[in-house]
Amino acid sequence: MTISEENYIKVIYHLSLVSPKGVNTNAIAGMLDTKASSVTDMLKKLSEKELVSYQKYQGVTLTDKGFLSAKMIVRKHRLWEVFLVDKLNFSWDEVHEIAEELEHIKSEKLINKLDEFLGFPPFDPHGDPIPNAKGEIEKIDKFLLSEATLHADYLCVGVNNSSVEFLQYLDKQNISLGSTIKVISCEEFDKSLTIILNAKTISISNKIAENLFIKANNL
Amino acid sequence: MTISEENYIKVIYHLSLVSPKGVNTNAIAGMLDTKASSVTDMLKKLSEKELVSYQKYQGVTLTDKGFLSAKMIVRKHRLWEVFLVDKLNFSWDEVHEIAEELEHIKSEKLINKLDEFLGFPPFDPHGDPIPNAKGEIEKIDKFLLSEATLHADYLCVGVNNSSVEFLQYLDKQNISLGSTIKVISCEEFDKSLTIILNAKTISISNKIAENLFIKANNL
DNA sequence: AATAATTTTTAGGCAAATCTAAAAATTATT
DNA sequence: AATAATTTTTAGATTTGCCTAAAAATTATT
Repeated sequence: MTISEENYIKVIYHLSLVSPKGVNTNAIAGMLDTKASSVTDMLKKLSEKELVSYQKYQGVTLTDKGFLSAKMIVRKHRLWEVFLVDKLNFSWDEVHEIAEELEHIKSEKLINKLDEFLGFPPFDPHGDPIPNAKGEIEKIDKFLLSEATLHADYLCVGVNNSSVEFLQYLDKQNISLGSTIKVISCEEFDKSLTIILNAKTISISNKIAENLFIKANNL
Repeated sequence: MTISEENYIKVIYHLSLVSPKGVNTNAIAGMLDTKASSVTDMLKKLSEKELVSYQKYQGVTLTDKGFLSAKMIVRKHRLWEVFLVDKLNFSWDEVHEIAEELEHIKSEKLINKLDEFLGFPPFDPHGDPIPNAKGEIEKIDKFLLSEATLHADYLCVGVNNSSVEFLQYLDKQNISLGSTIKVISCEEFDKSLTIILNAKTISISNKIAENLFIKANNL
């Protein structure tokens, strides 16, 4: 698999988590910052390699083979992110781009040894689960802060957006994975929230709330 | 710089250490397992980018810019090798291939943090010096075992050949970096040596002796 | 159900890096 | 110094991944 093929497979994987019935050509083009015609070309190629099932005009889905490949790329990406943060002291907003390159390094032995070296981490620095060597992914019961119930106790467990801007905003607000969150009130007009974050009261916009994953904090 | 360009620059660097007056097209083609005509094409491109100075039929040399680029690639390659051996417990015969991929990862911050994480190692697992962040390389006074004086005390400090076969042969003979070596005798006919290696007497061929670097061991 | 809007595909091209085969330049040999 | 051998370059193709522009299919709207 070429780097380009891997990038397509990875994008199709992420999009198919949202639209499991078939991923659109345009959606792929948008994610890869390329043109729909280029996507069509590549889909034919991936289809011949039996990594996707593709019928003209009907969108694509990953085959079992493609699905496993995708999870292995995601595994590599997330393990490298852990390495960069835990071992090299990068901040969580710096690692995505570098991991985009590292995820294409080929050796399976390398990635399994890296996994061991890191202590088999279940999550990456953004709270995303890391597939194990067999491609199995732990499911956790997380949802968006925008869907939280008032006055219930939550823990911040992930982000739905790994952009530098968003992550740096969270740093500024002292929001990190493991922070405790309780929603005190929700403004009707703009759906902004007043929350108690680690015992301090702050206000956040709906857009932020829609990009933070939380889970119940059973004290 | 593309991966292909980086590979050319690296090969020109290694060859120019042996033939500093200009590297032959054919020599480059041999190292990269490609054809002379492909090399010519690339030399024109590298010349336009001012990474090499190239005149038709006259061979190439690296410009200062090309020389620094080459050393940075070598730096990355060797640091990753140290990481693989010291942190992930790879054996020294497994790391070259993986480092060939890792050396093309772009982030300078990454490599400097890796250097720090590894404790600024001066040598890679094969005894080759690691250029520092400025591209400076420590020179050490090493020479080939085939040039050793009889009955003098030496330390093994490097290998002149990183092939799996050679490195595994050394493992089998318990020859590693830091081993003490004294040459007891040299056979006229085939230049094979009888040596005392870490207090044990063994016999090695001239071909082996020509691929092992040693330095004086001032006890 | 017909038309409009959107999405997707096809057709034809381009740039990078490679190749083969032939031509040109250099180097070695007589 | 002329010829032979070798090395290097040029010329013309090929493959991969991308592009633009136009055509075809699908979906939405009246």
